[in-house]
Amino acid sequence: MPELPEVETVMRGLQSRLEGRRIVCAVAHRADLRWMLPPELAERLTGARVTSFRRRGKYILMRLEGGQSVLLHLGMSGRIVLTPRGSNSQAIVPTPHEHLVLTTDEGWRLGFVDPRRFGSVDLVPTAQEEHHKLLAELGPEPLDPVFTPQRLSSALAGKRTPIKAALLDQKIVAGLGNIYVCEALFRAGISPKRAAYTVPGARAERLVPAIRDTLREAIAAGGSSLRDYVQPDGELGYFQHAWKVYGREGEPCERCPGRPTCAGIRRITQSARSTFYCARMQR
DNA sequence: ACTGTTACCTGATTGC
DNA sequence: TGCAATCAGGTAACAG
Repeated sequence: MPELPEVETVMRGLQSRLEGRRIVCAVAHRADLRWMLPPELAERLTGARVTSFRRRGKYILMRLEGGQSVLLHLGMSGRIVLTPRGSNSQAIVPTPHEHLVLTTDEGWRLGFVDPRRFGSVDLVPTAQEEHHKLLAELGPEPLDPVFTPQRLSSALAGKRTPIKAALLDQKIVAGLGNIYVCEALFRAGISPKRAAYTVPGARAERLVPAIRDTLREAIAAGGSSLRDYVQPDGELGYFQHAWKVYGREGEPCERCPGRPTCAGIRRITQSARSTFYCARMQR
């Protein structure tokens, strides 16, 4: 479930292997992902030198020499698999669900693997990155100083929807998904059911640092638990993390005073997604 | 304009 | 053991 911290970690891994390198070969094996791959994708990538990377929300942007950028979204099940030179998996034959394969001038093979095909890849002129349809309406980066309690408050003003749903809305803040919204609300002591318009003020003052700290800790965990951001199996950027509430239905929450008396973490359904929270600590 | 629901997709898990 | 039903959720399309 790649959310901002996982995407950030994947991006750093790509950076370590691709920045400054030339793509000597690019092959697209299937084009019908969440959005159709541009037909000229492989042709544009082949021979191009990679100049830099950046992340915007859950999107990765890979800039190429010559003014084009590759826009990558991992969707639900997307991952990058790195294989070093000399491995027998350098064969042209793709592994299952490997939709795009790049080979660098240093011999690394980078596979974009996405069984559920909710992810996608697009091309955009570097100068127009921010105007790409998928990026144009994204809200602020939660780790950027512009994401202040005041800014969040004005985005939530008048919204009748639950705060859980509002934080999943990428137009309000970019990069949060189901897991980190649950975790940040727990940290801020705010009920996921609370109407968004009641959050501005003191609660937003708690929520903004809660979101930031949750994301920063997850990025740090990913970076430190992954040597060079690459796991032994070659997979980039995924790591287990000790969630406080997500996936812990029935367990006592760690913050309840006298934990044994905690009623336990509840699981409810909001907008067809699971929400985990502690009803005593989150109001 | 805003809010809530459903579809897309397939591997893993659960139930009988 | 096997097969079907259910679940997972990021995003867009849709309904009201």
